[in-house]
Amino acid sequence: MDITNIIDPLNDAQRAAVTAPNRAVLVLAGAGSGKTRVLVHRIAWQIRVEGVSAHSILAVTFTNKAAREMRNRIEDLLDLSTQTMWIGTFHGLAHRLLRRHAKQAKLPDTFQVMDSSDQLRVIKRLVAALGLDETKWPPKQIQWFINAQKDEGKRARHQIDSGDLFQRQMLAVYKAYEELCDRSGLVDFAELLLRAHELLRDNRDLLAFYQQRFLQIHVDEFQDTNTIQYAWLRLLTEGKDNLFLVGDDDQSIYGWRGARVENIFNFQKHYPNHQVIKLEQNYRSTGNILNAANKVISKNEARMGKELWTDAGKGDLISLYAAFNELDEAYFVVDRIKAWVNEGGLRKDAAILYRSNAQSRQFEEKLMATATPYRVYGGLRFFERAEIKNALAYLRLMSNRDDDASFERVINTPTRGLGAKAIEDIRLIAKDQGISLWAAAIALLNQKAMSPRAKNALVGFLELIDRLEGLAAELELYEKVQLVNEQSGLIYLYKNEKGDRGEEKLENLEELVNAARLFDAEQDNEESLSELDLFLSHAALEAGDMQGDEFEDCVQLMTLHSAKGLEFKLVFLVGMEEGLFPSQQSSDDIARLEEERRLCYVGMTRAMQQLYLTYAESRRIYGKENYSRPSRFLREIPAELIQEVRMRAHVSRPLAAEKPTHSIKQERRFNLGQRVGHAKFGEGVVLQLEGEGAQERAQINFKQAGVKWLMLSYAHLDAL
DNA sequence: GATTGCGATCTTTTT
DNA sequence: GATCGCAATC
Repeated sequence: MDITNIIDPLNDAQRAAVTAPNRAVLVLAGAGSGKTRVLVHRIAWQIRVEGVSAHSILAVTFTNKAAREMRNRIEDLLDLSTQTMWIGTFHGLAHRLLRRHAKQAKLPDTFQVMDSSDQLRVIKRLVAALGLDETKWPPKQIQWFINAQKDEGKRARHQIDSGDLFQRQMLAVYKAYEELCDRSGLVDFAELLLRAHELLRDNRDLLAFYQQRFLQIHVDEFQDTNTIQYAWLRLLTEGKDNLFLVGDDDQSIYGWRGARVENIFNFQKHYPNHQVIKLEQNYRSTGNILNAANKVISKNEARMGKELWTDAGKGDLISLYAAFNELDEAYFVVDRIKAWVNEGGLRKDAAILYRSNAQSRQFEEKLMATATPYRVYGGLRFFERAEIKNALAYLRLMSNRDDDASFERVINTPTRGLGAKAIEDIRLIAKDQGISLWAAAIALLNQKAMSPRAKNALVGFLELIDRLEGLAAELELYEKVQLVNEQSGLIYLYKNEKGDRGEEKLENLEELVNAARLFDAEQDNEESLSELDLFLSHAALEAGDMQGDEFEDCVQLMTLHSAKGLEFKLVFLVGMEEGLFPSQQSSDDIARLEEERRLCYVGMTRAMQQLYLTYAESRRIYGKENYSRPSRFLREIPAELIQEVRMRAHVSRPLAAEKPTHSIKQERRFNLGQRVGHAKFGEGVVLQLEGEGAQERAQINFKQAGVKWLMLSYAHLDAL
């Protein structure tokens, strides 16, 4: 058998991991050391050499993207379909288990997955129903509490009453929340994991079945697992040693959302027969970048200890730029990107990494002003958009009338005359009788004299859902979506929305039909579930990766967190100031500070060739001028690895840099009240002017298109 | 039922 | 500073 393609591309440490004897293995894989490769080749090794059936492979990742990549790479390497392997996210696999064994998991067949914004809405409503003051009991905090409990495997009933008023109240909401979810057939993300764990724990026969099926279990990014995820892995590997874990304690940056690096240590206790293999050769960055990153991370106390090295040479020094303020910082970065591009670099090889999303704006403005294409990661994704969630809510109701979250969402969207009063009445009945809102609405119609108007509206709504279900029965999935879009009145609603937001929403609804058309139920459908239910779960579990412009040559802007796992030739780590990075909230707690430091380490190790660090002496934060000291992380980098940059012609004083030499008034091409023409929007009148030079913007009241702000450097306006 | 205005809030994010 | 959610208003 030819296994050269599995073994040959590996270095010694990688090969040791891939070919390790069949027992528990922990691979500590430094940044850029080829951890995905090891995982993929390990699976290939097991199949080709150990004779493990593909059917017996389980591989868990944290993101859908990582799962997809793993599938693709295994298929490429082995020329073998991964169809029969269980490869997915913890949540995706848990979902699959629950679908297969809904009964035993005590869930209705049509249960649906709530995303976090659904969850927050439900909690908000609950807080109101319980008569709690939202300012005293912030729903966000309650949501956080509930999820934290679930991540630790705790139900409301497991808690002992400590007499603490705060805790008692939190538990009361938790309990009410559990009841509502059970009644509605709704499952949040944390619940997927918790329930999947309980399912296996409480059904020994089922557990035995899966223990026998999954002969090899692989986990990516193990340092990010939380308590319940690890417990789930332990159940599946009970009495066996068939775990292959890959992770990096130095890249644990999700402690704040429940990830437990300690799982790495616990693993070593729980699987005494294990083997640890370190991957320390880095194939990504230059020697200087690695040395600097090593030095920074070495300041952390809590770590296993690892030192990256490369045989690729030292490369350039790390550049440090002290900006006058945040505008100057942006100016500098964009200037450097321009130079990079002029020298033949690609924009998409350049990334601007920041600690918090709010920092992206200056960079966006400067990039826009220089007409440099860019792409910002983060923000709303496709399936999270309001119009999409509305359409999905109709579909969910069609599948499951008891889905209260969806019921509430669309009972009056589009408005059909069912206001706060009617909804309040329905809620009251639901609460009294412990039934779903749908059932309560029917009860309300039967028992109480309502105003004829409200009654009509309510009957209309209930009948609409029933009718939609009937009409959809024989249709293809995408036709069902189309049907809902039209008959629900959503299309009509957005068509009449003023401004250009409505048009975008219509396009998104259209895109949803398209997504349904392309949806491939095959891959998930070992279970004989309705295609609609699968599509709806898919929408919740995979909120949709970013927009389609992925292949365009754009400068990449993202937070340090979202940069994990990526690499760029040219990296700017911006906003290196005390209070920002490390963030203020982390600076008084050593554990959190160390997590910030790991974040810094992650950021630095994204860079392949050139790394720029910048900070601003003054920065506007929340509208107020702040003067901060440079980040302590900068001092942790040996001085000999850093070169300080001064801008040449450009003086860092913003007044000199920003203002053109000529007066603003003379430059104005348009005046207030002037009539102008636009190729797309037609004729309009200038209402306001602001900014200057490339940034000049005008607010224009168009006869047809309404009031808009336009960048004059982009919009070609004609004076009329 | 839509529009306006006011105050509170303001890491990080995937599922 | 900007957004968002909620309440008062037309």
